[in-house]
Amino acid sequence: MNKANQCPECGRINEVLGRVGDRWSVLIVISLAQYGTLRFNELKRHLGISQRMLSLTLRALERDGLVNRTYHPTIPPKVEYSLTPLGQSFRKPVEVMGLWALENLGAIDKARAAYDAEAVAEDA
Amino acid sequence: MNKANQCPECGRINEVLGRVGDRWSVLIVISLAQYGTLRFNELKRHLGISQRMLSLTLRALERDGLVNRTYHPTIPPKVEYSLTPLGQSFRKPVEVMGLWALENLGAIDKARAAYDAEAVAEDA
DNA sequence: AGCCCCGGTTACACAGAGGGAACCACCGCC
DNA sequence: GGCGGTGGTTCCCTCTGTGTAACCGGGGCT
Repeated sequence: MNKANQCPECGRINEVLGRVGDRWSVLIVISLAQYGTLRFNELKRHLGISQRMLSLTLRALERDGLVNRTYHPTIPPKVEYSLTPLGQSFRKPVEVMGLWALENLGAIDKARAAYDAEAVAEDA
Repeated sequence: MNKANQCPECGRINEVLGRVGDRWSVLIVISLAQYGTLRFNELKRHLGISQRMLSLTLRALERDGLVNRTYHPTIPPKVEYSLTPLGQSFRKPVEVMGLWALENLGAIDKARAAYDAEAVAEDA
């Protein structure tokens, strides 16, 4: 790679995307936005994410200041996750992206099917 | 993985993100949105992307109906890429996300630095 | 002839993402 | 005692993302 991307904006957007742009981060933020507060295993079950990835992703989000981790030393231990203000501010972009996704998944599927059909036709 | 994500929305969002959510797709869409039409090597130079990835990503975008590919059989050959209407509609989410990224990159860096500093302190 | 550009494709290699399963301590339930 | 849940961590293994480099045909420049 040519190291620095030529267009500087792209570089920065790329950087942020690399941090909070992965699928699990986005889904975790969505879930927390929706439910306010969730425990570790609630998230796990809700998202169908592996324990390992959940643990890693949550720590990354906490590190980046998007998520609060609250540990209650009860028996059994209880750990709650919620969005920080920064995390809250991320809701809007995520929401816009999510809505677009839901609205246009069908169109994408159609385009893809059409493209594939044509490719097959050409093969013949 | 637990196959289907428990929350159906997440599954679908996840799906779309898996298609157009990678870094190069986003950057290509941004570039095309900005310049309208670009040739293969223009994109390559602009983004600092490898030929291979550009080729792969463009075909994926074309397949998903976000990008038009126009081949001009001139000498030398000339291939132009531009956004389809579906691609255009993707600009808004990308823009919102991009703005958030630019605005909050600093906050994330600060949060991260603070988190790391505390971690070091605890280690001591 | 030799090298460069256009727009790709293919082969190869390597790093990292991500899943699965086992393990941990502690406790409750039966 | 044995199984289950809570919140993780650690090891292992696979799969894919991405880059590098070579090659292609066709032509132009010199």
